[in-house]
Order: sequence, then structure tokens, then C-alpha cells
Amino acid sequence: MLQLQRVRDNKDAIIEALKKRNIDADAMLNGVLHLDEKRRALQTELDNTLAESNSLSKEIGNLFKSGKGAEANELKAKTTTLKETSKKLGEDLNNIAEELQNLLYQIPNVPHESVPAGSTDEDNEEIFREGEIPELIEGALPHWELAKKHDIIDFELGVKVTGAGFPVYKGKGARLQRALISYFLDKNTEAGYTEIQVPHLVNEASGYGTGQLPDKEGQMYHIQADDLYLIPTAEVPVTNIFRDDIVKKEELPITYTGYTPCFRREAGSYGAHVRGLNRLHQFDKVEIVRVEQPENSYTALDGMVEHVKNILRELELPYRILRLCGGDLGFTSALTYDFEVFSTAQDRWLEISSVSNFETYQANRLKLRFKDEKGKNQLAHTLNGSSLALPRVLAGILENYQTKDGIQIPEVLVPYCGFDSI
RNA sequence: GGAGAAAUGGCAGAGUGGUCGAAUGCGGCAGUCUUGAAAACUGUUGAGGGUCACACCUCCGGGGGUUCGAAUCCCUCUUUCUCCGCCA
Repeated sequence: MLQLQRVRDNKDAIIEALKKRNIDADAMLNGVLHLDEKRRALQTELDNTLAESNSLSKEIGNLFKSGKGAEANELKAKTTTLKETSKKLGEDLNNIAEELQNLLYQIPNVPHESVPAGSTDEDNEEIFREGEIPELIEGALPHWELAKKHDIIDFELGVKVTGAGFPVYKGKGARLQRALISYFLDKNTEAGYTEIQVPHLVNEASGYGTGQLPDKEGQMYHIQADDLYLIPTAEVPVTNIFRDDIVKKEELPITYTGYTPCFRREAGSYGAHVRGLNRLHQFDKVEIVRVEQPENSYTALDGMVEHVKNILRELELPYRILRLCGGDLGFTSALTYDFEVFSTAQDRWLEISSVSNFETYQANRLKLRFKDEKGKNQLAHTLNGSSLALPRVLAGILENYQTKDGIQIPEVLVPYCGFDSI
């Protein structure tokens, strides 16, 4: 959620920047300012009414104490109208404040200046590419066929037990999953991130805190009986640890890594692009989350990008990095880099990581602040990234590492797997 | 799931209708003393709105109510603790 003060001070610049998202925010921002003005006027009126009624109450108390009951009762009559007025004003104020909040919720984050304009993923800007795309062996297969051939992932079984998009990993497939999780967590903790295990279900307030609600209501699984949501990413529970928090400046940066399954309804997706592991309702992901001082957040973002690069180098997977264009940028993000690994057998790039700086957008919703050197509370910056998402990494490994003699396991993973080929 | 008790500032903890945004202690910050530090002493120290700055307003787990006036009384929800039941 954008800060009101920022909207007041930089309306035109924000409108201009939001054009990169192909949004004409003019009406919305003017609406915000209009409601804000109304809100402040009402607040002042209410404050004055309450002040008057407070001082009357004090007077009444004093009169009673000095035995002037008659005078006190006279004043009491006056407070009745004040009470009615303040009740009415309070209701109006609540309505306006709610309207203002709802409008603010609808405005996405302001893109960073480096974000290219554009409307679809076609307009994303490739900024880096590394790794050799292997030459395919004859009869190379896409990962879903490899999975079947080696009996390591059973999609049909998942359909039987749950439904489409819930695969069952078996034998070496299951072990490879576990190996990847351990390997990613190890790489992240080596880089200084603290490992953390968090709930896989969150409440509504957490959904609002990181911005999945109300924007992506339909994308999360909702357990109505208890009003809880299955997490779409570890970002939600991990970042919400800091909801309503004021941390000390010395405690920053805060860096966490956690493994969780992720649940996404992915309503409306279909077709060849969602085959196999390409798109699932449940998948595993290891996430990194940072809370930073504003002046450090972009350096931190670059550091996260380097960190993910190193992992992909070690796995020897061909990948590229995209700077997302305004149209493809997530609602809450100011700048996002997507990592894509090349899937040889499918002849396409698969997104495996998304590294973002949310600046104060989430922090403002979360009320996550830190005390600066002047003792003033300031909103922190939040960042997160996948490091990494499992299924498409697995797809990339299966497809890129297939040989005549089976699938080779990347060297760094062999100690984690306990075998070197499938 | 049943019975009882509780929820106050960073922490501990007082406060049972007006003098309470809240005693006291610890912690934090600043100062005195000291070569420096510690100790001791003095001062200061919650959040949000609002204002050029004040004033002023709101917040004592959440929501609602009683009252001229609520941290304090009533209702309700949530959470925690103790006891019982169930259980990986």
C-alpha cells in the first residue's frame, strides 16, 4: 500500500510511473487525495467535538466534587448533543477511512525507474544469460515422459489421490526433491540467511500484510471453517513475522530462509504449457526474505541476484535473467528480476526464481518500521526471492542432464542424493 | 471438548469510575563524576492522527455497551496459563 504522504507529495510522478504498468492512475489518486482531505476535515471536527466534551466532563466532575450538583446537571444536558454529534462524525469518519483504505489497496506499487514499460512478458528485458545449452541426445524426452520412463514422478497417482497438479514423487524422484531442498537451504544459510520453519496456513491479516489479499483472493486455497489460507509462498508467513513490529536499526538487515510447500489454485490455466511440472497446485520452494534499511535495499537486491546466480552456476544449468516490464510486474513489487532456466526438450525457458524489492509497499501494510538514528520510526524495505523453486529446476535437470545411459545428477547434488544417475 | 484464572508501555509489574497515557523497577538514550569504562547520581524514554510548530484527538488483547466521564463496570470474541478429557 502506498503511503498517503507520498501520494500527497508526488502525485504526478506516481501517475507517470504507473503508466509503465499500463495503468491510468489519475482518477484513483485524485480520489485518494479527495478522500484524504475529507478524512482530515472530519477528523478535525471530531477532535474538536471530543475536546469540548472532554473538558465539560472534567468540569462536571469538579462541580460534583465541590457539591454544586445543580450546575453539574445543567452541563450534563449540554453533553448530550455533543455525544450525538461525535457519534455521527465518528461513523462518517470510519466510512471515509474505509473507502480510502480500499482505494489505496487497489493501487499497485510504483515501479522502480529501471523498470521498462511494456504490457506482456514479451516486453521483459533480458539482462544476463549464462550457461551452455546442451546438445540433445537422439530421442530426448520432455521431463514428464522421463518421469514416467524412470518411474520417479507419478502424475496420474496424484490425480487419483487429490487431483491434477498434485504430483506424487517416488523413489529417486522423491530423494532428489529432498536433496534439492537441503542443498538450497545449505546454500542460503552459508550466505548468512537464518533457516526458519513457518506455518503453512495463515490468517486473513497475514494475507493482507504481504498483499495477496485482496488482490489475489481467488488464487489462494481458503479453509472456510477456520478462515485460514494455504500459503502460496513462504513470503507470506515469513514476512508477516514482522507485522506491527518496530525493530532496532542495528537488527537490520534481517535475513531468513525457509522451505515450504506452496499452494496455488492457478484458476484458469490450461494447455501444453502447464504439462508435467510446469505448473502445479502444490509445489516446493525455498525462499529468501530480507528486511532492509531503505538506503540498502537495492544493493541487497543485487546481492540476492548474485546469490541465485551462484546456485545456478553450481547446478550447471543454462539460465537467463529478465528485468520484468511494468505490465508483468507483480502488484506489490517495485522491481523484479525473474530467473529462467532453459528446458532443452521443451525448447523453452521456465521461470524458476523471482527476486523482488517491495520497498515500503508491504512494510506500510505490515506496519513494519525501524527506529532511525534520530529515534524516528521509519518504514523498512522488504525483499524476497526464490532460492529456488523446485519443480522447474527439477524439470531442467531431468531434461538437460539426460544421456543415453540415463539422467546424470549434477555433481553438487550427488552427496545429497546418494546416487549419481537415474 | 469441559472447569477455573488472566491479558496494562521494550520487559517486569501497580492501578477497580474523574486528579491515568498510566506508579515503580529493569532496560534504552543523554549528562555529571572518571584518563577511559563500570558503579553511583541527574534527566529523558510508547504508538498513531493532526499542526509550520504548538494545541488538540485516539489507543491499557479485539469488538460492542453502560456513564457527563471507563485501563477500571457489563456483554462478546480471541489468546495465554492451570486442572480434566482426547491425541501424533
